[in-house]
This record gives sequence, structure tokens and C-alpha cells, in this order.
Amino acid sequence: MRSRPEIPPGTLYMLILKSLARIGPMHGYGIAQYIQQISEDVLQVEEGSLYPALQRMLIKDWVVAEWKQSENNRRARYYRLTPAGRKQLTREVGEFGRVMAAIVRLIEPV
Amino acid sequence: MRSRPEIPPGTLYMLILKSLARIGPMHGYGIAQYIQQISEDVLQVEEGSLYPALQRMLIKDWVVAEWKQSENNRRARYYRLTPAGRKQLTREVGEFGRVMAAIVRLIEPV
DNA sequence: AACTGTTGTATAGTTTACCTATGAGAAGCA
DNA sequence: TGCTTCTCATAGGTAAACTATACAACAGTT
Repeated sequence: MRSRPEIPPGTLYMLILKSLARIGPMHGYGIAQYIQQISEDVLQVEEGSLYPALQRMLIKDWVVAEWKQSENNRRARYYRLTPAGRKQLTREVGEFGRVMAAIVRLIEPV
Repeated sequence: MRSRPEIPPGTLYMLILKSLARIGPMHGYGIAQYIQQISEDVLQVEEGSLYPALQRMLIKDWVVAEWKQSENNRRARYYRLTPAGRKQLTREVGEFGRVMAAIVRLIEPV
């Protein structure tokens, strides 16, 4: 159906990394809520996208995880940025800016 | 390998539509050149991406095609925007702006 | 005439990456 | 007790872009 709220392909890692960089360690559910909230419901991370992405990020060593109790007393897996993750974030933000500037140059003036 | 120059997934239709809207009817090769040139080599449309995309756009009635001789006297297929294509362009640019604003809000400060 | 480079189109097959759908467990509340 | 919320997870599907390849026609060079 390809309906409404959607993460632009290729930006999900960046959004997750940035959330962790800003707030500190968070669990998956919290990351999803955070992104949705800050974006004012424009960006909505589906669970079926988020958790597989986090698994891949664990494998890539961009994050490490630790089981804890959440603020609501549920068991939750907290993800924390590694130095490699921070580096990746920098790289992705830079590339994103570069490409977006080029796209804007194309679609902006008449 | 996911190397260097790349169109962000989801933006290809918009870039093609915008090129046609700006310049008028063009052939595929010309569209690719145009995008690469205006973006100063940041965006590079591969043929294996471009032509399938144009086929899909024909099916969606966003463009119509006509065989002609090119400026260099070769046979080439010229694509022209339809009203539906123009409408789609407007829709995509709007959505793009909305989503990008949300992403920037997330990754920009701090 | 043959070769080479450029222009131009096309498709088959693969991969990326996100989505849909589904399930499940534990806590809190009515 | 049953409902809702929180939290994680995965299997399967799909859209769309990439890689690799092929073909054809003209231009310019030798």
C-alpha cells in the first residue's frame, strides 16, 4: 500500500545513531518514540524496521546492548553508541548533507 | 560494495520529473547527463536504474515517449512530462520537503 | 575499410533495506 | 480475570536501485 509515514531509505541508521548520540543509551521502543516525537509524527519507525536494524548495528559494532529494567519496570535492551558508531554517524551526516544539497540544487529553483 | 556516487533511494522519480519539467522533453541519456552536471557530479544516475525507472514512469503515465533523432543524429527516445507527471512532481517535492525538514530537525542541533 | 570512442537504449539477475504481519512475554490496571 | 501497554523479535514480501551485459548506430581517425 506504501501509505503514509515512512523513513526515507538509507536514513534509518543515521536517525538511530543520532538519537543515541543525543539522549544516551535507549531501548528500541524508546528510540522509536523519540524519533516520532521529535519529528512531530512525520517519521514513524516501524518495529519490523527498527529491531532488524539494531541487530545489524550490533554486528557492525556501532552499538552495544545491555538488558536492564526500563523506567516502567519491564525488561528492555538498552543500546549504547560505540566510538565506531559515533564515527559512522559523523560520516553519514556529512554524506547526507552533501547529497541533499545537490538534490536541493536540482529541485529548488524553477 | 556500495561505493560512491549514488541517488538516494526514493528520489529518482523526482529528479527525472524535475529535469523534464525544467528543460522540456529529453532522452534518457540526456537526463542522466543533466542530473550529473547540475549536481556537480554528486548525483550519478546509472543506466540500469534510469531506464527501468523510465519504463515504470511510462506505465504510470507520468511521461510519454517518442522516438526521434537526437542532436547528434542518433535515434533516441524523447520523454515528455504529462499533466499527471507534473502533478506527481508537485506531490513528491512537497513530501520531500516535509520529510527532510523533519530529518534536519533530528540531526541538526547538538 | 577497419577500428575506436561516444551516444543511446534495454534487460536479466542481484542486492539493499524497509514494510507487513505475526507472535510472545511481562507488567499494570480495571 | 481480562485488557492494555510496553518491549522484543523474526519470517516473508516487496519496491527500487545496482551490476553486468548486450546491442546498435554514428563520428572520427588511421
